[in-house]
Amino acid sequence: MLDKKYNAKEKEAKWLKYWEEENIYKFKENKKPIYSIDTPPPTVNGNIHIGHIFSYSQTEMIARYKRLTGFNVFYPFGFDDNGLPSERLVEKEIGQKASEIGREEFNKQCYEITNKYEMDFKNLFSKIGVSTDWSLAYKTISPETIKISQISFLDLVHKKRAYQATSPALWCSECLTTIAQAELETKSIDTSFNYIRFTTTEDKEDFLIATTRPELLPAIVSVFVNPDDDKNKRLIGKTAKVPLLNIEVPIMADEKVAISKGTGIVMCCTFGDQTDIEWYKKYNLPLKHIFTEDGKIKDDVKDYGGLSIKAAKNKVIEDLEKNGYLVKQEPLNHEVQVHERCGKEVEYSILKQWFIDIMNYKEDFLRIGNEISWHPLYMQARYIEWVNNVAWDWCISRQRYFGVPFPVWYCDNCKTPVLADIKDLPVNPLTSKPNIKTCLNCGNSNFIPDKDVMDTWATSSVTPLINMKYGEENNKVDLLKPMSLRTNAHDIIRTWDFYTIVKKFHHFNEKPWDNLMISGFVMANKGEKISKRKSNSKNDPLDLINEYSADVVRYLAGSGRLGTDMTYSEETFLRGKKLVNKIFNASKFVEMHLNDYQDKEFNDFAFFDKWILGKYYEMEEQFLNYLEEYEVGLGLNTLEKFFWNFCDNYLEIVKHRLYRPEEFGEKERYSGQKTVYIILYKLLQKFSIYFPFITEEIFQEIYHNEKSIHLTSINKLNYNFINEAQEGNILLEIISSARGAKTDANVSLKTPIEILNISLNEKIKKALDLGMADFKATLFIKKLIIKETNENYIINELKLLSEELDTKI
RNA sequence: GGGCGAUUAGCUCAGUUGGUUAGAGCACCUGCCUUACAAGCAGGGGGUCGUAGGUUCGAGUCCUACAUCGCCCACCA
Repeated sequence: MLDKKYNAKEKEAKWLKYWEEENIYKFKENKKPIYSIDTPPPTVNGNIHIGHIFSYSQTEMIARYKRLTGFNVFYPFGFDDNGLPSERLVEKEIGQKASEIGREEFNKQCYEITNKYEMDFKNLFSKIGVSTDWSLAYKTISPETIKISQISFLDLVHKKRAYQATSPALWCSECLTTIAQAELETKSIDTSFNYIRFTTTEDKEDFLIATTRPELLPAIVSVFVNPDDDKNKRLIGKTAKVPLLNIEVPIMADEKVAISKGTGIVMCCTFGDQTDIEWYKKYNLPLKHIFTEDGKIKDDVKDYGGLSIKAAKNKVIEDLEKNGYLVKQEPLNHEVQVHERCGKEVEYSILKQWFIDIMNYKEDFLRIGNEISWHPLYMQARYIEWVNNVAWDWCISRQRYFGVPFPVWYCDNCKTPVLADIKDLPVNPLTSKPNIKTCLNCGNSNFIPDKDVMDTWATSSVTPLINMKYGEENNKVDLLKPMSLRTNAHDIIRTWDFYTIVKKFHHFNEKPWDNLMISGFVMANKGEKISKRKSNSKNDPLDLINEYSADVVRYLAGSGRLGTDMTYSEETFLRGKKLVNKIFNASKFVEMHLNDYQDKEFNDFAFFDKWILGKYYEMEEQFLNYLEEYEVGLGLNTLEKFFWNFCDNYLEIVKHRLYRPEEFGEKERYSGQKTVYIILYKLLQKFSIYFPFITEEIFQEIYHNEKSIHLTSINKLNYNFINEAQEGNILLEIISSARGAKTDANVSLKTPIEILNISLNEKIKKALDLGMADFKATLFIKKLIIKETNENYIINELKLLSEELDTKI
C-alpha cells in the first residue's frame, strides 16, 4: 500500500541507495544498441548553481528516455579540473599565487582542492537523480586523461596537423599566458583619441594620425592610408617621419583603413591589434616588438624602457605635448578585448608555441557540422558563423602550472624539439628525460623541457576519446565511434563543440557525435544571467532539493524549449510540486481499485474507457515525437496536459463503476480497472524520465514487474480508439456545462439533477447511449430527456433537485 | 556593424506543417469538505499575440522593415 502522504526526503534517499546497490544505471555490454552520451564535465571552480541542475537534468532525461526505449545507455560523467578556472579557485582558497608557492606544491594543492569540490558536485548530481554510471567518471587532470591528451597531441604532430611556430599570439600580461581567440571578451572603456602630428620626409608636409595607443609609437613600422581616400591618398608612397623618435617609415595603401575614422590615416605597430598582425604578415613588415611578457616596455627601448605600458603611455603623451606634436585629445569610449578570466586588456606577443591547424581545414569542419543533427537546428548557424570567421590557427600553449604538460624537450643547442614515445605516456618533461641521448640534429646532449601546459580546451576537446579510453587495452573505440549525443549550452558551441570536431577530424576524419543537443541558460531575471555573485539560498540547488524534493526541482529542467533561455521562477517549483503530488494521489486511487485485479486479455472496453485510451494514444505519439527531437520540456508539457484531463475528467467518470459493480456491472468494472491499470503504468514510465523517485515508489507498490521502473521499456499502446470514441469530447462538454450549472447555483457537484433535457444529433446520441450509465452517474441525473437536433448538442433544461437550492439561483 | 534567437493574460510560459471562439500554471474573484487529492475540485474576470506594412479566402504562425531584450562575433588605428 502506498503511504497516505508521500515523504519525499525519506523515499528519495531509499531509492538512491537501492539504485546504487542494484547497479540500475551500470553500463554493461549486451545485445541492445548503444546510446552514448558525451556529457559536459562541469568546470571545477567552486560555483554550483541552479543552471547546472537545469542543463544536466535535461541531458539526464534523454539518458532515461533512451534507456526506456530499448537502448543500452552509456552515460559517463566528468569533471573539468584542469586549467585556469581551477587554478584561480585554488589561488583564492590558499590565498597565494601559483608563482609564489612553486609548481610542485601548487599542483598538489590543486589536486586536493579540486577533489574536494568534485565531491560536492557528485553529491549534488546524485541527489538530483542523475542516472550516470559513476564508475565511468573521469577527471580532465588524471594521469589517464593526461595520457590521452598527450597521445592526441603527438598524433597531431606526427600528422603535421600540429606545429610549433614563432608567431604573434594573444597574450595576457596578468595571467602571464597566451590565450585563444575563444577566451576573449569585450569590455567598454573610456580612453582618449590622441591626434599626433607626423611629417613627410619628401616635402615636409604635416599630417595627423589619431591613436588611442601613443605608447606604441616606438613600435611603429609603417603608416597606412586607404587607396580610395581622396583626401589622403597623395601621401601614399612617401615616407613618414615619426615624432620624438626621429625614425622614418613608409606610407602604404590598404583597403582595410576606414576613411572616416580618426583622420583616415593609421599607424601600424608591432603589435597594437589584429589588423597590425595582418599587415605585418601581408606586407612582410619588420618586427619591432617593444612589450615584455609582464606588461612593460622592453629595457632597450630608448626613453621608455622599463616603464609599465600605462606609465609609458602617459610619458609619451607628455613628451608629445611638450614638443608640440600633440594637436588635440578627444575623449573616446570604445570596446577593447580583454581576457575573459581576469578582465585585463590583451596584448600581442611573439613566442614559440604549439598550434593546431585550423585554417587549412575549414571546409572539413563545415562538412562535419552538416553531418551532425543539431537540436534545435538553428544552432548550427552559430557554428557555421564561427568556423567561417576564425582567423588563426589554434594556439594550445599556455604558460601556466596546472594542466597537461607537453611531452616535449628541446635541444639546448639547436632548439630542435624531441617528442616523447607514446608508450612512455603520460610524461612530465620536467621530471623525466627524452629517450635519446644526443640531439639527432646537432649531437648535443643537453635537453630542456617544455615548461608550458596545454590549453584546457585541448583536453576537453578529447572527451569522446576519454570516454572510449583511447589508447588503452580495454578501450571502447569500436563501441563509441561516433558517440550518439553531445549536450551543452549555446555559449560553448564555438569552443567545446568546435574544438571537439577539430580534434575528432584530425584523429579519425569523422564526426564526434551523431546528435548535438543545445540547451539554454537559466536567467536570474529577464535578461540577467545567474552569476555567483547573485546566487543565494533562494536558488542554491541543495537548499531547493531540501525544500521541494529532487523530483520537484527536476521539474524546472522539464519546462521550456530546447536552446531557449528560461527565467528562474519559484512558481515553476510550485507547479512541479502540485504535479508530483497529484501523480501520487491518483496512483493511490488506482491502487485502491486494483486489489482484486488480474491482468488478462480483454477487448470489450466501455465507451469512456475507449475515449480516454484514444486520447492517450494521441498524446503518446506526440510525446514520443518530442522526445525524438530531444524536446524534453515540450514532452513533459504534453504529458502533463493529458494527465490532468485523465484525473479531473476520466477518473471522475469511471469512479462509480469501480466503486459499485453491483450497480454498474462486473464487466464494466473490469473495463475500468484495465484502463486505469494500463494508463497509469504507461504514464508512470513516461513520468519516470522527469520524476525518477516518486514513480519508482509507485511502480514498486503497484506493478513491480521489473527490478526498477527505470529498466522497463516503453511500448506503444496497442489499442487505437482515436476514431471510435471521439464523441466523448462532446459529451465532456455537456458534462462540463452541467457541472458549471451546479457551480453557478453554489451547490456541491454531488447535487442530483432532477431533469436534464438535451437535444443531440444522431452521432452524439449514439455515443451517449453507449456511455449512458457513466454519463448519468457522473452528473447524478435523475431524469434525462433526449430530443433531436442537427447541432452537436443543445441544453434545453437543467433542473437541480432541491427546490430550496433552486430559489437560491 | 554582422549572425542567431526572443517579444503571446499582471507574472512564468505553451501554441507541430497557416484553419473554428488563442491555452496552462501562479496571482485575483465566486462557489464546493465530493469515500485519490483542500498541496484539491467546479467556475469567472483578464489578451487589438512588440510596432508598421505585405502575401493569403484565412496570419500568433509565412515575408519585409523597425523597436526592445538576450547569446555569439566584429569594431581597439
